Amino acid sequence: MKILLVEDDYRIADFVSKGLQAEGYKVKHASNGNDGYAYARANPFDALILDVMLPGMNGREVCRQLREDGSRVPIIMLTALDSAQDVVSGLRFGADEYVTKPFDFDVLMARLEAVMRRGRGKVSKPDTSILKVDDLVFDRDALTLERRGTPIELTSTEYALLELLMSQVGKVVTRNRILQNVWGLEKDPLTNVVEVYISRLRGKIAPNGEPELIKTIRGRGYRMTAPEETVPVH
Amino acid sequence: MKILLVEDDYRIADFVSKGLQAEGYKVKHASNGNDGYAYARANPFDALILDVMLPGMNGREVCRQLREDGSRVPIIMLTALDSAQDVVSGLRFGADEYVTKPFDFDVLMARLEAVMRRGRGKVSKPDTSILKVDDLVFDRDALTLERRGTPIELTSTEYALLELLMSQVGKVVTRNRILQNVWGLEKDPLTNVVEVYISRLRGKIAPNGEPELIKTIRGRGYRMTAPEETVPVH
DNA sequence: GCCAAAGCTTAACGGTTCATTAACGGCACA
DNA sequence: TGTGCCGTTAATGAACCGTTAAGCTTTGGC
Repeated sequence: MKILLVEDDYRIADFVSKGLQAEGYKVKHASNGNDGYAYARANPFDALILDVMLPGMNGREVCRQLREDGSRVPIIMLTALDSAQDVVSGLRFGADEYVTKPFDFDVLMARLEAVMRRGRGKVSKPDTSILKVDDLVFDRDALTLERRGTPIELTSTEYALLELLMSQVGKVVTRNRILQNVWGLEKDPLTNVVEVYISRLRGKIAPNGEPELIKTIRGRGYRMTAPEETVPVH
Repeated sequence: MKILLVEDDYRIADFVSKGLQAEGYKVKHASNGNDGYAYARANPFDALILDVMLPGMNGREVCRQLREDGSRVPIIMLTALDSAQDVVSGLRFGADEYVTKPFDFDVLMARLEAVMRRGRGKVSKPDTSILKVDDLVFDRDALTLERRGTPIELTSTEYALLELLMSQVGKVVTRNRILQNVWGLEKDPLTNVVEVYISRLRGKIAPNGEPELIKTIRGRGYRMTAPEETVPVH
């Protein structure tokens, strides 16, 4: 699960980041509205935590824009003021929840889980906690994985890698992006970690010679795809 | 995807180039405004990254000129100053986004992807990530290619060549331009690389004797065109 | 129809990238 | 202080892809 945190106060950002990470979330932090918006557009997140007061675009604006772009990602607004005014306008701009500063981390967590669950409840939205590719089923909440009904156990790094690939089905995920998302590295560590983990994953998700789901795109990265996807003829 | 980077600071240029290349982009670098403008006019790019402070024409000027020429290529301006002044004037001259130095590479990437996608969002503009010629469909994001529904696999050089040809449908692409765009060579290597790759491409995109899409223009280069539409007989 | 130039095709080589396996070492837990 | 798990590194081998060259085909001018 990946959360985008848009917050200019570094103490708060740090506090929230650490807390979320301890709960097993991946956190990306942006310190102003413009960056936040750009990130949100360029990468898939499971939820946004959005401060209202921000340099650049403010939180409401970011929220409004994203909704305008058609995004339905769950958004929690952080507002410093408890004024009904703020809350109402926040919701009007498309946020799903609000949390007023100062807040207990617990409260934030509860709201976060609530909006993510709620989002899935809607019929319009598929259950994002379950990722499927071919006959491989990954439940991000339960952290369980199975193929053709038989459970598969992974280590946490393996899960992270698989989640990244599965959340981008059909798209090429570059080596760099993998290093960034799974290992949090900005630079190539000059080792072959990625290959090793891809290899392990492949072995585990195809224990009995099932069709290969992870394709190598030489010089670019990897792509997860269901085999022989029969493309509907238009 | 091809990006034109106009930046006089070689360290920054290098940093950005490498990063973009790692993400699978082709990068052309110009170190002053005049060259940048000339390149942008002469070749098709998917986006421009444009420093404001440049020897020769400055970034704003390049941007303004290009817009005046009718170009709608997405443009990101790099500004050293975070002054609203700079940003505003940048946007006024026709830029789509601005990024203030110093910047995270992530931010730049996010913005870049955002502007390119935004362009497509408009109804007026077709999705540029998908190129179609006849019944050949190329998805530049997913790096997939298919003809009449059957997937075709290419190597990265083949993709680069195909992308160039498809982005110039109906126009003749000279041998020189191919060497420049696909191989990054300014001079003829005195070998027949181009012919070899054209041959391979032809073989792959017409595995079952489908109509020829790549036409040889003797002494000039090649042209990609949809075959003559057979007029239905009534 | 002939010739030269331009383009096409195929095969082989060599370098690079990727896959795989094994071993090491840190950390948690007992 | 051991023990097992897991992430990382290193080494080796395999597959792939770009390049070159050689011979063949097509084209267009005469």
